[in-house]
Amino acid sequence: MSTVGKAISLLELFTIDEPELGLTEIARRSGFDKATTRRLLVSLARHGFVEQDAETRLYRLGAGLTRLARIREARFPILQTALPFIRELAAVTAETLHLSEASNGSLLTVHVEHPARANRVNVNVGEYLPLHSTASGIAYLAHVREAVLKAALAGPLAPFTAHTVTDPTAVLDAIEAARKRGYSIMDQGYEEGVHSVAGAILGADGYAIGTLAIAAPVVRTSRAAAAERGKAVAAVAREISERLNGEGFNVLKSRAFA
Amino acid sequence: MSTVGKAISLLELFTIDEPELGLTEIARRSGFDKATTRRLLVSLARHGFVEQDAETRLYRLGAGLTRLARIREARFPILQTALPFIRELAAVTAETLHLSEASNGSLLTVHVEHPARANRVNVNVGEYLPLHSTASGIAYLAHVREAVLKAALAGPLAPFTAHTVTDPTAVLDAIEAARKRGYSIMDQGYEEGVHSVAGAILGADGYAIGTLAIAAPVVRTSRAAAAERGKAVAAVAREISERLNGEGFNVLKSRAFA
DNA sequence: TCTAATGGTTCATTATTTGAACTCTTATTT
DNA sequence: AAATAAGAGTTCAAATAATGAACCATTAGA
Repeated sequence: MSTVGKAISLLELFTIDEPELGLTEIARRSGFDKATTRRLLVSLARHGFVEQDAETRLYRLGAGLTRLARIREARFPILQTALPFIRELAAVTAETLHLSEASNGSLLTVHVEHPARANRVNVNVGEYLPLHSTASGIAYLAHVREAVLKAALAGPLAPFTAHTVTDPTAVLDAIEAARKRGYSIMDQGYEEGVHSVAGAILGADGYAIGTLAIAAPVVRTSRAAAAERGKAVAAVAREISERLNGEGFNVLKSRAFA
Repeated sequence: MSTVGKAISLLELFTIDEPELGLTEIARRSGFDKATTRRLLVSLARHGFVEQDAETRLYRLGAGLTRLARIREARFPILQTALPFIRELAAVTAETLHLSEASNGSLLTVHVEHPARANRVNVNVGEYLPLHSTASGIAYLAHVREAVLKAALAGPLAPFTAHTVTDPTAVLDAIEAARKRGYSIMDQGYEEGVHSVAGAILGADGYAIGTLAIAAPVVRTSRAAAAERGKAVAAVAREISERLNGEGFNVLKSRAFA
C-alpha cells in the first residue's frame, strides 16, 4: 500500500460510533507500527485532517476535511440541495432515508435520517454500498455509462444474504426494471429483513451522481407500501436532480446515452 | 515534505473558483513531477478523496471527503447546528457572515453567507484566518488554553495592512477586551476597508471550537452599527454554543481556565 | 498533414519510510 | 507509597517505497 493510502486508511478508522481514538489503538487497528502511525497522524494533523485533543491526547477527524468537503459541495451541492427534501420525506414516511454520493464508481452514504421509532433500519454515514445488492446500487447502475455498468457486473457478485441476486443477467433485469419504473426495489439483498427502494439523482450530463433510498423492515413492507415509497422516493430524487441542475428531469435523462 | 503532505497539498489546489484541474496543471502548480502527481492522485482517488471526470479527464475533490466530514460533523455538529441561526442573522444584518472552525490551533472558514448587494466583503470557504489580525482570531484567542494563546503570540505577527496590530501586548489587550465585551472587533486588521466583529463558539469544556463573524465595508460601519453587529453576533454565537452542548453559555465559560 | 499539448507509463536511482527498542508520563494495583 | 502497567512519543540503521527523466498515446489546433 502506498504511504498515502496508509494515511487515509487511518482516517477511515474513525466512525460515528468511535470518533476519537488513541495512538496505540490506531496503531493496533491499522496494523502499522506505532512510530509509523504517529508520523502519519502528525502529517495529517499538519493539514487539519486530524486533530488531537489537548487534554485526552486522543485523535479525531479535523476541520480540514469539512473545509474540503465544502469546496466539493460548492460544485456538487447534493447535500445542501437535498437536505430539506429529505427531511420532509423522512417526516412523511417515518422510515430510514439515506442519501448516497457516487465517487469513483462506488456509492457512499453521506447523510441519513432515522425515524423516531424502535424498529427501524439503521444505516451509518460513511458506509460504502455494494452496487448489485442494494436498492441504491441498482438505481445508480440504471443511470451510468455503459463502461461503469460493465465494470460493476464484471467481478463475482458477493452474496450477502440468501436473497442476494448474484447472477449478472438477473441484476441487469432489475436495473432495466428500475429504469422503466423510475425507482429500484431491493428485497433483503444486502441485509436480512430489510427492504429498500431508491431513486437516482442525475447530474447535468444525465448520468447518476447519487441516490436517495428508503429502507424499512420487511414486516412493515406490503407490496402497496413498497410501491408508495418507491413513487415518493423517485419523485424526491427527481426534484433534487432538477434543483441541482436547473433543468427538467426528462431533459437530463435524455442527455445520457447520447 | 512527507509523501502524505504532498498528497494533501494536491487536494488544497482545488478551490471554489477552480474546482476541476487537469493532471499537467496539478503537476505544474504543485511543483511535483507529473509521474509523482499522477501516482498521488491515483492513491487519493482509490479512497474517494479525488475523482476523475470520465469525459474530460479532469480531477476534482471526491465524495470520500464529504463522508469523513460528516463523521466529524456527527461529533461536532457546528455547521448543522449553526446554519439556521446564521441564515437568520445574515438576513437581518445584510452583511457577510462567516463561520470558522478551530483545528490544530488554526481557524478555517467552513461556511459563508453573502448578502445580495453589490458592495460587500467577500470571504471564501476554505480560507485559513490569521489569529492576531482578524475578529474571528481574537474572539477565538479569548477562549483558548493558556498554552495555545502563548503559541499564537510567540512568533512574529505579520502586518497585513497599515492597521494591523503586531505588538503582542496590544493584541492581548484586544483579547481581554473581547472577553469582557462578549465579542471582538477588528478594524481593517486583515484587509483594508473591512471591519469585522466576531463571537466565540464554545465546546463542552468551555474552550472555543469555532467563531462566527460579521464582516462589512468600513463605509457602512459607524460605531453604533459595529456595536449592534457585535451584540448580534455574540448572541448567536452564544445560542449556537448552548444548542451544541445543551448547557448555558455561562456554565460552559466557567468550565474553562478551571 | 504536421505540431503542440495533455494524459499516462516505465524503471534505475534516490530518498523516505519503517520498526525494534527506547524513554517519559500517567493511571492502576499491591 | 512503591511497584506495575499501559499509553504517548522518539531514535536511527535497515528496508522499502517514492522519484523523475524519458518514453508512448491520444487529442486539438495550425
